[in-house]
Amino acid sequence: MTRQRQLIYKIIMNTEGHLSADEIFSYAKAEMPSIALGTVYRNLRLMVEDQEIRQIITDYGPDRYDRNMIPHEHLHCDGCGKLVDITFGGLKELLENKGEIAVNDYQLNIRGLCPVCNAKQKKIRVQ
Amino acid sequence: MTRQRQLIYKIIMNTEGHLSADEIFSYAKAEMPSIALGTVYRNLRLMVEDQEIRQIITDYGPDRYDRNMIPHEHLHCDGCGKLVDITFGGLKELLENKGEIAVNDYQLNIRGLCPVCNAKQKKIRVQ
DNA sequence: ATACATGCAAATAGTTTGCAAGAAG
DNA sequence: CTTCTTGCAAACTATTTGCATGTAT
Repeated sequence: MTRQRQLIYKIIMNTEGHLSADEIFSYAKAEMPSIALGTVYRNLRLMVEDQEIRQIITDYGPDRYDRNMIPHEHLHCDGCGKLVDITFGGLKELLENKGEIAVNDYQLNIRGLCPVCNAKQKKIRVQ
Repeated sequence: MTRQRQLIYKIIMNTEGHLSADEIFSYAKAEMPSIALGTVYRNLRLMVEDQEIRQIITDYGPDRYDRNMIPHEHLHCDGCGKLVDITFGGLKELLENKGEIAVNDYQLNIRGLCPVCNAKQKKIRVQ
């Protein structure tokens, strides 16, 4: 448990959104100018392996890191462009029952409209 | 519609599994030695945009390309190591109803045990 | 002719790694 | 002390891009 690792961990835990390695590096550098990008990557990898944080892969840019370890889904909204957390309960169990498989972990990335943009869209359609 | 693009398309359509750009390039090169890797990437990108094929992103290696456009899920099996197709019906509708969102597309990557390995595992547990 | 696609090589983005120096137990 | 981690830079993987040439309409 080095000062570097504590700092990286703190940054992720204090952030609601989903940070990239580079963003984490920037924030860390502000507090500890000597920190190296390689150190950030090394520690992120360790934290993911130790299941302290979650890694989110996307098809449009760098991986992002999420403090939220409760199984949940990610929605990339075509309306507002944000990467939003969505929580369906019991998706794991549903998948296991329907597919006759065992689910250790899953990552669901949705592209569509978030609840807010979707509600707006519906209103327009009704009018 | 160039000869190169036709060849790349043919290779994907004739393959059951999930090929990486590099694998597609190898197969293409066998039939057309002059073809360039850049051409493969360019055409794959176009085909994905035109929704002729599907791009599968993973956290452990290069992207893979799939001829199967019917919404389905991918399971990376911890037992046999394969990347397996799983088809749940109506997941899109379920997500839309439960989450009050609109789903244009989604990608679900599961890590766990495929039906075959899961059945084996269950037997062992029962014994 | 004119627009588009190719082959090639160089560039890029994101991430990993080897190593000497430094910190922690 | 000895082990682990760092900072730094170089290496690496996957992918994209600029450009001159070639191909199809």
